[in-house]
Amino acid sequence: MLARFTPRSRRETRATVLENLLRSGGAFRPTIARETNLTEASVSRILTELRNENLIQETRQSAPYPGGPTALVTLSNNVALAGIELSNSRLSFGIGDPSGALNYVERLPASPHLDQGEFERLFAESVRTMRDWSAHRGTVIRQAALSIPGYGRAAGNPIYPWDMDRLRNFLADTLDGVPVALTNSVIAQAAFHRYSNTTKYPVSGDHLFLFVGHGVAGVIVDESAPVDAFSAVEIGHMVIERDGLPCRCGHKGCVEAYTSLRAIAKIIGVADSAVLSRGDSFIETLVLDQGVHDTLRERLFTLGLGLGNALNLHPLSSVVISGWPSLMPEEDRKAITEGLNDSLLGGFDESRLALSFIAPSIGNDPRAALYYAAYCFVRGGGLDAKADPRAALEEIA
Amino acid sequence: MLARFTPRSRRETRATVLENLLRSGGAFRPTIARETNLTEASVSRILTELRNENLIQETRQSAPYPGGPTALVTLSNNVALAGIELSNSRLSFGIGDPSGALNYVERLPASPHLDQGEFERLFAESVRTMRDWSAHRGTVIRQAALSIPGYGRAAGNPIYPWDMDRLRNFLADTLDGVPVALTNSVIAQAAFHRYSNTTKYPVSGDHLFLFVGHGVAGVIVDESAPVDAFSAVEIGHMVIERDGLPCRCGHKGCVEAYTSLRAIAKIIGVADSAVLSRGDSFIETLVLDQGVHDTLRERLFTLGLGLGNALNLHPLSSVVISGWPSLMPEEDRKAITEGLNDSLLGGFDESRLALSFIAPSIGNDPRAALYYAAYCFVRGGGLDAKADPRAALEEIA
DNA sequence: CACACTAATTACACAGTGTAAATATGCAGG
DNA sequence: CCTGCATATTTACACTGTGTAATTAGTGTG
Repeated sequence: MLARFTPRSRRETRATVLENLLRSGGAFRPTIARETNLTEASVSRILTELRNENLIQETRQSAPYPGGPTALVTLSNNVALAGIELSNSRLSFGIGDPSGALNYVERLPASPHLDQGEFERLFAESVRTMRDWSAHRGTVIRQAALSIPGYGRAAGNPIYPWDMDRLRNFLADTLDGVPVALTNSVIAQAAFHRYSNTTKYPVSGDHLFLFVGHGVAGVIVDESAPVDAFSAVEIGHMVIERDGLPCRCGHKGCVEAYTSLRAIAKIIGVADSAVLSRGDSFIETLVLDQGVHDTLRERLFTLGLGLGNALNLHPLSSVVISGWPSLMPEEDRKAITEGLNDSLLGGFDESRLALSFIAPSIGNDPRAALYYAAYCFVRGGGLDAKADPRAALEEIA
Repeated sequence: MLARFTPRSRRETRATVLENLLRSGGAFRPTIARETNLTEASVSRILTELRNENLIQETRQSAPYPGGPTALVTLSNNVALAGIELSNSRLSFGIGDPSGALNYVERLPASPHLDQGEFERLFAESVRTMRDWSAHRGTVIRQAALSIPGYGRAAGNPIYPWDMDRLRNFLADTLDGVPVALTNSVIAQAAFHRYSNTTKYPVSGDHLFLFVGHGVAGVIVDESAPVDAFSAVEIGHMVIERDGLPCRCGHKGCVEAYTSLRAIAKIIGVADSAVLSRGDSFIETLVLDQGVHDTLRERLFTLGLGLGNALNLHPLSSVVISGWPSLMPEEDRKAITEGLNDSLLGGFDESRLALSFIAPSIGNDPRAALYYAAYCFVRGGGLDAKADPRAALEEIA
């Protein structure tokens, strides 16, 4: 972040500035220049351009120090974005803006066994309603994003075994004209935590965002790139115990088989959905017998073991964990570090690895997809998707 | 590889062209332009520049087709490079050129328990001799590289637990003026296989180079970048069996504990070094009883299991394996795919994952380090290391 | 109200590229 | 040996995007 990256395409520079604004939620020019490694001159040029396109707003603020800056730059909330989330239990649609505000929401129940045809019917109808709503208000949706659990795996999606080309074509047709990004739910989650200002994000710099829910998935957040990059990493199906518990993927001994919400729910004896919906205190509200408690710790240990293996392959110095483990008492979470200690090369060392926990977000759908849409919009420099062929190359699986 | 990357720094463009030449071992201009995504005009400008600096040579060749190109461009063998390799058994020094030719070699026995002081003594003396040799001939070493097993781990090097800052300073002092790159032996191995023209490298495109020797290490070769990037990946210490065999790292059940040369040598009942030195037919020359044979297959299965886990985390569609498994009969190597089938999400599928084997190189030291030096020289655009501050950012761990 | 201090804009020079026109080169056929 | 074809190679020019530094603008303090 020290050196100056001299000539880039305008799109890239715009993306850098826009992304900085998305992340900060609003900033003064000198700060932008510092964080993006651009000169104030460049920032000025870019902002002028963006202002003319109504992508940013400047609100007067009294200067924070003598001679200080006077206008706070924020992303314009005139930019309409659509977020759509498919989860195990529902399909949600929302329209909002880069600040994360949701101005329109529709949520439909959806079966976890939704087939592609049913999905298309549900989707098409809701999109019609959604677009009517936006047409009425005269807003043009600049970017849409759809998040789907398990999306993007090379081997195909084991949860929704759909034809992805058909899906992409369907989306392009249905949302005609509106650029759509398809992504994995975990990536959307990561974007949510990273860009929503409600939660203070506990780290900066490259890190792993680990989400333990129905699946166990990681997202590597690469902040050294000019624009943040999120890439999904398959952790849940790492085989950690030969001939271990059977997993829904068909293998045995996967991390997911031990630590997924489903596995945990079974141990505690409640329904999957109940675990998270009880919020912070799901554990406290249960009268746990010692056996259950020990088993949960054991599962956290397993998670740590898998995480350590993952970190051996992807050396990163900080990890943010979200999902049910974040709801566990701190004392129990230590089992994760014990597991880490047994697999991370050199053992667990607090000074080399920062672990933090962040509460999972419940009932916020489709905010995660909305933030992901904002990220995509910003990543493209706020320009039309097709304008630069390079964009295609940067697409993240 | 389709889009054109517009403005880059001159250094980067030079690096791209030079690296292309290193990889191809010589090419015609139209080919270079195509492969580097540069216009012929740019290639022409860059080559003119490089020719003036004596970094490349053009040899007349009859055109391969009417009106075809007439000059084959190669890296100049006037560029002197030094490769230095530290291995379990010896320390070798060499001077050569980008074609891989070694003009000077010195090899000294070295203990696997070499301490840092002893290393420095040995090193300093040999470097003196080496530099005398080059001074006599009036050659100036443009880039040196030193490869060390286990180098670059965040947790420190378990094999040579040295002070790395001290080592870096020592090298800078001893080789004063000559830029030195320090790297892991596996990365040097990967560079060797990739750039030496003797072996036909079996893949193109991003892939994993897996080396199974004293350790089990992977190198991700990223060819989508303008200049190839090699990054080491720790596979050997993935815990694959809870409470499994003890590993030298202190943990239990690491892949290395099952599949390293040491582990295999013990099973077969020969010395570590004997396994590889017998070359291609080390297995055939042994009268294996069924038990030994089964155990070896079992170990290959374990390797496959670990590799599958690694590929879940780093999705890549081809893997090149080198080391003792490459010497095994094809029939036995299938155990690797069986292991892969049990851990790779979606199972092993020939159409999604290409596995290839490449014989380990024996007694070639310090050629691997020499190729790595060539890579570093080329990566820097053939310019002095300090000229562009950005180079520091691109340093690979 | 002037001053001190920093922000924001803008003119200019520079690096690096692609396009396209101009020039060079080799081969085949007479 | 010469001609013409087919492509390679070089070069002039225009364009993009940047940093530097000079200029202009804005704010709080005494």
